[in-house]
Amino acid sequence: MRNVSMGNPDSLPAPLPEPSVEELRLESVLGALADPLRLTIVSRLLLESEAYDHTCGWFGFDRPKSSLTHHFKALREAGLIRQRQYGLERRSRVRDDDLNERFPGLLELVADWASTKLPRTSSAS
Amino acid sequence: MRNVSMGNPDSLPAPLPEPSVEELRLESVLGALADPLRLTIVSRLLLESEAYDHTCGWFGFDRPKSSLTHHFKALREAGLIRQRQYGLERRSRVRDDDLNERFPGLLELVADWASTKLPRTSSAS
DNA sequence: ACCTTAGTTCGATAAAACTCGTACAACGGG
DNA sequence: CCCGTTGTACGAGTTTTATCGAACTAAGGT
Repeated sequence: MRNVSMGNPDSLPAPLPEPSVEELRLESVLGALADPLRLTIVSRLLLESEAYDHTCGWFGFDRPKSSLTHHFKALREAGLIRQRQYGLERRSRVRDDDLNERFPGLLELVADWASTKLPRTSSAS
Repeated sequence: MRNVSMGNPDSLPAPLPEPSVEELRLESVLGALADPLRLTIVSRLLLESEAYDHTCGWFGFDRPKSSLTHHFKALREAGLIRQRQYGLERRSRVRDDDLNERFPGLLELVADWASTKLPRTSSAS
């Protein structure tokens, strides 16, 4: 953990190809979020915001790796996540700045969705 | 225009089958909005909010009627619009109350999208 | 060099969605 | 009662999307 330092903004690996802020299209963004697995990915990235960048494997999904690659790529190409290559691992984070600029309120929707999904508080029906 | 009065809330025809507020699912809502035509439908309904209820034909889309039926049904079944039968016509409105309750901010996104789509102000590049 | 690890790419299959023509149903007017 | 209007239902063709196995690449350790 010395020559790849993931804390130093200067030595960050370049992001994988992604749409620029101006290229973000609402239809595509919504389409990407329309899938439950991808919605889960984004919301978990949002809620685990302390340790922002996570590998595909971190989520612990019980799916073949090629499926995960597919969904992460879909999210990246729609502009929802940014991915950087750290050695072997490809780490993802939500593009909050860009998304909040173009589509303010969108990410809050995703975060709220996660909380309504986990009815942690008892309060029966 | 007497026995169907579309101004009187008491004599409104019952809405066509639609999901209840609790049944609204974000994935489905986003999926419905991921289509450009449907996004246009909702945003135009939002922006023409004075004369709220419109028939399919009002939009002037150059598509076969069966295609329009398909998309309006998709919107209704996802919970985005409410449709009521007025004699021959089936009129649609956005379910703003329900959507604002469950997904606050979502409809603003759609409305904003419409304004970025129509660069009415000159201001070159 | 070899092996492990993280993830990609390709290809096939299968499921879903879009598009649209045709036929049909319902209301309202002459 | 027939006709025009508004929209549905069904079905087919086409395109997307999802899912996953299998082979591959690239980085890092020993």
